[in-house]
Amino acid sequence: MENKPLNIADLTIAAAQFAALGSEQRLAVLRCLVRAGPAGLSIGMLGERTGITGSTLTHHMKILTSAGLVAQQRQGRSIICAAVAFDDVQRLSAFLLNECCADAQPEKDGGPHG
Amino acid sequence: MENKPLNIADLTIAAAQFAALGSEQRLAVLRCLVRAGPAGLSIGMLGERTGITGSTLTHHMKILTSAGLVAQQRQGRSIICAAVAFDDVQRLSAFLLNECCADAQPEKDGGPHG
DNA sequence: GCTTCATTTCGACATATATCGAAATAACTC
DNA sequence: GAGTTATTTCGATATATGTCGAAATGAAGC
Repeated sequence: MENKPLNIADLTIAAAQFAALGSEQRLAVLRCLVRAGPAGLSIGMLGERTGITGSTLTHHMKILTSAGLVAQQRQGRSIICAAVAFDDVQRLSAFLLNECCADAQPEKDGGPHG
Repeated sequence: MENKPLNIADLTIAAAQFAALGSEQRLAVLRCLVRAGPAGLSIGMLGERTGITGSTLTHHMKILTSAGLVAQQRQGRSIICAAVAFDDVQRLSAFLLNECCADAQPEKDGGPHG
């Protein structure tokens, strides 16, 4: 596996994405969206399904969208949210495996640098 | 497909683990530990490499260990920390892929998404 | 333009997290 | 047991997050 340098920007983005996932409610929201598929769900529906109040939901959605995990799109009076860009998620998943499981595969890392 | 119910406990654990990863500093710590391999690093060394103060580091380590991402073990006067149980991390990674990419695998609906 | 519906912003508050330095604990050496 | 080293706990403080309800905004319909 390539030993990519992983700069500060990467760390910042990864941290933000993990942080966005670090909430039961947001995880529940994301789960609803994933199950809803590409059609997505409106904020209102999301609120009904998760029991989260409107303003609180808006707050969480901001975090999820700014982390790039969810996309929003106006459709009439509603805002439709959908789980997004699996590229990002897969990258995040790969990050986990690379960063946390590097040891699972024999690595020829010489020493501390970076 | 395996449409497992994903109970509250799972969500709670996953959220805690993601939250533990949701910090640049903790990510940096984890990275050090991964690179250090099974031998791990002491708290002191970790502090030197990351520039994080002792007490702050202790704080972060508590979060990482309680999330099950890092294990600590006394060795003489030092506490040796090591990235842990790749099972957990792989499970977390799988969680990401399952929960966030359920739509990515063309099952039978074949719906396009942007 | 007023009304209705859907969402966001605002103001407020409670709780959680991050951070530090100093003091306390634990382990080893003598 | 005193001294040294490594880590944790404690107390303090700053910032961030989660939460709510009410008011404001945006969109559609009359």
